[in-house]
Amino acid sequence: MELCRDPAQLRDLYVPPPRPRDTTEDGRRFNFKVTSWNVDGLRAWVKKGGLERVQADAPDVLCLQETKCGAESVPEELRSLGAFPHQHSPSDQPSYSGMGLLSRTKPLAVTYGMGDPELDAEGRVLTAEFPALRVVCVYVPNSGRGLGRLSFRQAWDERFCSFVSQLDRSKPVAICGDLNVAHQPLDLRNPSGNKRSPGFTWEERKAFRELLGAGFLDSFRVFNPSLPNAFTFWTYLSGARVRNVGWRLDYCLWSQRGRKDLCDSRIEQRAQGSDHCPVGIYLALEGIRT
Amino acid sequence: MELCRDPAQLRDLYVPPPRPRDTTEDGRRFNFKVTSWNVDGLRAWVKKGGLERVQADAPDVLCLQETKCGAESVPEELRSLGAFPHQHSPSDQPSYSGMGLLSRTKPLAVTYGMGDPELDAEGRVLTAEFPALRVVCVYVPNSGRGLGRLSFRQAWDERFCSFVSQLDRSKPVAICGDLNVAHQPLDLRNPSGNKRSPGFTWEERKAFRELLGAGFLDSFRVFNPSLPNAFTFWTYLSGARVRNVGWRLDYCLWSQRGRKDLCDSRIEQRAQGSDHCPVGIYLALEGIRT
DNA sequence: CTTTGCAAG
DNA sequence: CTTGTAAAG
Repeated sequence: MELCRDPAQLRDLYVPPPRPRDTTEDGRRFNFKVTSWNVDGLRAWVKKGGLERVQADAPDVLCLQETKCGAESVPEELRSLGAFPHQHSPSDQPSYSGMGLLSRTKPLAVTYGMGDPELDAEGRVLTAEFPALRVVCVYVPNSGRGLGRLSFRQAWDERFCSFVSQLDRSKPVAICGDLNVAHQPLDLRNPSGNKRSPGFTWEERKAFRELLGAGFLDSFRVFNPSLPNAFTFWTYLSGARVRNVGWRLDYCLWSQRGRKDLCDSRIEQRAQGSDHCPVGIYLALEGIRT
Repeated sequence: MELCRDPAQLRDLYVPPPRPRDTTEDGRRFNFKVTSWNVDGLRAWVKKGGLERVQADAPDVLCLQETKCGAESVPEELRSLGAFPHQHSPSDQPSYSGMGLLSRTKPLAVTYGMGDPELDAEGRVLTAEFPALRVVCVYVPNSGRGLGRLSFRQAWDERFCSFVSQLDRSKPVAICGDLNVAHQPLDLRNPSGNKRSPGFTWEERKAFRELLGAGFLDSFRVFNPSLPNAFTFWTYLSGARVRNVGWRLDYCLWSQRGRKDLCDSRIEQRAQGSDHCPVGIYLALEGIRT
């Protein structure tokens, strides 16, 4: 086996914190793990072995975004898992956007969208309720080339903030998915060159800030407040991933009211199979049998 | 190396005549070879090594059909051959149809189409004139699903017959290309099931018969009048090629007036890289320096 | 660069 | 089944 010849190539690769946390501050071990992955096409992702990776990881809830397929074309490998799959895809264009959620235990309830037919047409929000929390699987709309969809995005962001704020009143919420925004300059390789790029406009960053302000924690930053190069997305163009020229677009937000139950938040940069990598949140919840 | 386990699979594979002919009946050795190949996408064909095969074969004229690319996207490997390339592609839709012709010596003249703007819009006829003959590279229009283009095809066939008849008055003509018709039941695996399939309707077969009647020889049948399974096309669907479930759609027709100069006509079923295989005609012409 | 669907064969 | 494309990211 050959060592990397160019140390510069490795210079900025994110190295996860040496000791992943297993427990809360008061010493309770995690008993609920949510993994989120933008798969960039479910069928291609399964072919590339993404599912095996996820099965080895065995989360309690798995949130998938950009499935790009309707229920009828979900690969057999996923169907045969015998889990409780729930899908949300645009009815007119099932190969665009779309998401899926699997869970080890059957949710108490599953809801689709945010209650606004216009904003819900693209399969971007899926909420599963469990005894101790709700999980919101989300794929925030991209602002598009030339920011052609920025105004739609802004309307969407605002509605989403109200939606999850409402949920948070009754139970803690884990918002897991591709939020399609890099919050801070620290969250992308080239902040100065992307001030008007989709995903780093002040409009999108402000909406994210407001979402946090509504009572949610950016769980990864709770544990790694200033860790650079912790990206979750790399464009396929010009070999961005091997150079770690990326963006942190995927998040697990967690209700501030549940802060004491938060054990860890991780970014799994090694996982291949998509232009995004998975992110995960580790919780120690009351009344979960392990 | 393992022998084929299933002899039934090989049962109907075409085996070329044991001794390819090098000379005319009166003993003159061939000095002019034309190869024709429907490449089903020039760029993919080059990637799959089709060009190497052709270079090893070194024809005097190479006719390619279904190049599916405009002049600007011809692969560098072909450009750098330094030959005399001529192309004919639809201007509005260069990824459809299209053809190219390369020759070892520069043609006296090259013409595009048949002189009818409506029938010539798709890049289906390219004529190169040489001292001793003309070579017509042709890609006859497919009659389409549900025979939706059969009437266009019939108009096209009729015009093409007049066009080549006219050429034949002044010099012998080699009509090389994908004629998109299986002439006789012998020329496809399943004639009974394809009576109304594009490529074996009576309308298309009649037009082919009329083309021969206008003074052209089906050169392959001159030497192999009743050889079965001599196919040049196999659909990519359901592994048709390994079972040799194919059609003879590619031909080298040759002016009856040049009969004495005809040495051989071959179908190269081994050549990979397209759903068609190449066909070639071998001529012994006056005044060709070798 | 890669996914998806599409038209065409 | 494979080619090419376009839209989307």
